[in-house]
Amino acid sequence: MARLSGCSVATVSRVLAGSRPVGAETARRVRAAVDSLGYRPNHVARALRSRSTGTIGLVLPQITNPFYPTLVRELTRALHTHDRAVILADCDDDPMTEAARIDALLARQVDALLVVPVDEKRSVAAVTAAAARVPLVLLDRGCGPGVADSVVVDNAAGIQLVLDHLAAAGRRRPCFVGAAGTASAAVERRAAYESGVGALDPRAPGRVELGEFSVEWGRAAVDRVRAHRPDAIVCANDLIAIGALQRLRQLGVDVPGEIAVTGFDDIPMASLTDPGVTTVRQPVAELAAEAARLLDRRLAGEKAGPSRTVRLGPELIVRGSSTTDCTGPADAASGADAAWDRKPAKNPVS
Amino acid sequence: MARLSGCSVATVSRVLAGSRPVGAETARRVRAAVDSLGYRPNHVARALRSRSTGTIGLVLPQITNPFYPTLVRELTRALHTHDRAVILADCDDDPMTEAARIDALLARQVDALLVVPVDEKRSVAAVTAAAARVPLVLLDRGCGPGVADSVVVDNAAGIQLVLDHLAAAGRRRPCFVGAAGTASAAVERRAAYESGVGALDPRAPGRVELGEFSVEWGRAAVDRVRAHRPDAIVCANDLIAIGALQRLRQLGVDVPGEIAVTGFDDIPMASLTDPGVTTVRQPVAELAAEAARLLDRRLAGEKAGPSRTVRLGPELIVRGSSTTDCTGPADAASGADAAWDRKPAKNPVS
DNA sequence: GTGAAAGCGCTAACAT
DNA sequence: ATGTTAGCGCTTTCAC
Repeated sequence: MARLSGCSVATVSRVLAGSRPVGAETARRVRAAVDSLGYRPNHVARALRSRSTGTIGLVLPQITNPFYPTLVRELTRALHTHDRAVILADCDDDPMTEAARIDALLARQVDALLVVPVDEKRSVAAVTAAAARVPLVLLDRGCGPGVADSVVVDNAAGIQLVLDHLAAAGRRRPCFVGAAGTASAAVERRAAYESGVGALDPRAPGRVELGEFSVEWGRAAVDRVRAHRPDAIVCANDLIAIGALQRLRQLGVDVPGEIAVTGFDDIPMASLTDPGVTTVRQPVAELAAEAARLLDRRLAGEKAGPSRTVRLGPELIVRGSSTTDCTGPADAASGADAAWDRKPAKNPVS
Repeated sequence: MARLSGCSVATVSRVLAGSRPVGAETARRVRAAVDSLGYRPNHVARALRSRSTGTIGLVLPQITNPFYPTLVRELTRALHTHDRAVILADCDDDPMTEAARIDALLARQVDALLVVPVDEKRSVAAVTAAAARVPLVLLDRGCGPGVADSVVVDNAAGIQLVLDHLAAAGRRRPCFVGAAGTASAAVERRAAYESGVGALDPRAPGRVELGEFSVEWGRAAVDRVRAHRPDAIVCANDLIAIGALQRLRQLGVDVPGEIAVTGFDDIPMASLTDPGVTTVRQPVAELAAEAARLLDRRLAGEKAGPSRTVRLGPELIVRGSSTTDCTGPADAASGADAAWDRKPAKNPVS
């Protein structure tokens, strides 16, 4: 390789890595040699020497949660432009597994970690330990204050958007169906409901049912909240909302006439139900882009420094489940297009 | 490390890798030293020396297609038990991008490649080239004969299950809504419909509309096929079926009374619509397990040998979109549980 | 059964 | 601007 181009291996390395200035003519000869021999530099050897593998570990609670595929796509896209590869780890929603996966990734010398923590509390130990070894960015969910850089959506603002919308639509007896546990989305969304809904109805903060982030719980929760005779069900995410919608239809309850239903996340499915789910869209592309930016800063040498938190503003997507202004399949139709191939929107808040 | 255990680095290596017999007492001392120093072997150095990174490249057409997340979960789970990591690459459904991603993975010295090819024809070149460098297993979609090991679902058998079901339910004027292009699922499912439906109605093979694998096309296709006055719409996948269901509801057509609708894949969403979509479930867990097995065989040294194809048998999932026997939300409910956290079923065919 | 030593393929110092 | 040299952390001959 070096022989064919008539120079030293070091020069070849410099041409390929662009790490130092190289003579124009020499560079040309090297590149010619590279092409003619079909030479492929060995990433592993490079990684060993330069102590950087160019790989990022992505740790997700559960890839089957419909919110993550889009995030994964955006993240891989963003990281790929910097020639980084993504090793994916699924945690099966279990903090133990999460700790094991993080460990395995560190053993593989990933340059950095992108973690959507399973649980706000039970993930702290593993995340903190990992953050001490490599740059680590928390994504979408928090994990205690100051543990690491993080980029999250403003859950409180999202719930407030929903409450304002319901108020404007004349709803007066809302209730909340959320998730128990200490995942940050569960906690923040519930807290935001409780503190914001008082303006609508002083009794509303008490009308809260907690289960899990699933369609099944959404169905079950409907039977629990009906005792409150609500005219709106604010759900902590879209899966719950979809379950609620199913059960309400089964009971013959008119949505949105009798009861409005709202979700959170804007997963693709949310636009495909009938009526479509009014929901809070997380700016997934921005989430990914910000995470990539934070990572780059840390990888570019800014090792120390206090941890940064970027909080992105959500967007309300109004569909048929909360208003007759746009109910019916026609809306479901146009909504679906947007959700299936969504273009980035600009709305960072901080 | 070697010093603390009072032996040489070679011995330490042998204990950790178990590559050669080592004295019992020595081994004990080494392990004690490992624990006390919290020593973590460096995968990169190991990979450089042993020419095996323990990473597998997983190349997907589009992670946002709701069929893949489950596959990814099962695959990472299966591979993790052999201590392999998965580098994920998304191709944005584009053969060029696919070729680039495959190249990048090879440059990173992945031990093997798992590829769900974007296109049966336009992916052949990149896949063939890659298969010459590392073990490669094609997954879920074919890519020309003899190119590489592959594990696929029997699309023809799946469509036949649907046709038999429709025949038994008394449907006599079926039509087909499929996808154009040369993706193997598109081609095989259409061919199976055309060759199998003749028994039901000699005219039926001609009632075929081709678009793409999307909800939007499902909606549009309904308007095209209504001219045929069908009593059943066989869709090439669930997204199309969901779109068809939406449009039919919008038009006020009774499903399944007037028209039955069927899908393919059994994505989670298929059980959440109302009525639920009768569909053909792909045995995702088996797909993943078989792929992992084929990979292991090749990685275990069986480099040569003819390429193997494993064809798995699909399963018909009957829901409300094709029969009144189980229509309504009650069924949607039980169906949903199964789809969201599905246990492996045993049904390999070949 | 164990140790010494030679690299895997590359890049970072240092020298020129 | 380029060449020389050392060595990243491990595994693996080859001796003993």
